[in-house]
Amino acid sequence: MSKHSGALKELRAKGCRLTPQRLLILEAIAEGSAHMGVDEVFRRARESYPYLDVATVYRTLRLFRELGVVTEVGIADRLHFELTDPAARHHHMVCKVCGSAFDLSPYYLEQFRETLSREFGFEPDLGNFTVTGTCVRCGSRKELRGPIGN
Amino acid sequence: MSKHSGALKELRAKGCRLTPQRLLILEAIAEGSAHMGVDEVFRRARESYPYLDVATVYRTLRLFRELGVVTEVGIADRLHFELTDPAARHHHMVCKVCGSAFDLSPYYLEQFRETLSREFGFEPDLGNFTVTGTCVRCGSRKELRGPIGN
DNA sequence: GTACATGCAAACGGTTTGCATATCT
DNA sequence: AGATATGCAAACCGTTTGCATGTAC
Repeated sequence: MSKHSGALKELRAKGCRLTPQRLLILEAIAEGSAHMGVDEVFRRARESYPYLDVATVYRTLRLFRELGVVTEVGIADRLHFELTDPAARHHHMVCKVCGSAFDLSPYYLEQFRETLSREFGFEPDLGNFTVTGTCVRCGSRKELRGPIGN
Repeated sequence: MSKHSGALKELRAKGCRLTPQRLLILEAIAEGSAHMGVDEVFRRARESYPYLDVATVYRTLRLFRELGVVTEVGIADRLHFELTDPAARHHHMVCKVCGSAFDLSPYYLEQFRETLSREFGFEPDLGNFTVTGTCVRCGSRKELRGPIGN
């Protein structure tokens, strides 16, 4: 029972066709690193089927997002997706120096969410939540340059 | 003493030229609404000087950002800027339904920031912080549709 | 057989760049 | 005078779309 068998059921249920391209893209996302860029998904999937077109990847990812199979992640200025996993919902910290993305447990956001909801009636979309900043490594690297290098 | 006199000093100090275009763009940002898109800045500034080119706006905004005169805001998929005001630093909540952006006082983020810093050594870049979600109006509008409309 | 998905190529929109000209200092 | 900023046009890059062909059902 693979990680994405539920996704296949979802496709059938909605009357969508199970094309080889869709399966490839699904596998690419399921097996690839977390929060993948479209180009990354494309490269991976194309390894198994060189005729695959970017347009298909975009269309498929949009379909998957609408079905709830993948989640869009607001990581950079380009689109990123990851397999939706309600049991392990998490968020991201993105280092703007080195570009790395780190997962962040929802635990750290519960209180924040509740506050926004209570005070402003604003329901944060935490499935798509990202904080940018500086990660430990890049932070310490900066310090090594010393106060002179600014 | 206008809101942006400090900015002019900053420009001179860094040896940058005070061209009419730059002044116009600065004024457009200072007088316009918070977190303006590039096109909005462009339209406003061009009202006073129709020959103004978008490229100049982009170049100028980047310069201003590097000088710290404006702050880049990660509001949508396009670039947004606002006049940097250290005394009234704030963040944003963006409604993904209607697109409106609301200011969010740093008060609500202090604790969150401290936690990330302490636990992960991750220094969030809160000058560029944005939560997406659903605002009060769009949230209640959804409810009005009732449980049937899903 | 028919509706839907794909590949291909071309369009699109925001942003950037090369270059000759104009302008600030 | 000399360096730098501008306008213009064209490149760029990620993403989307139109259309004829192909394929899952």
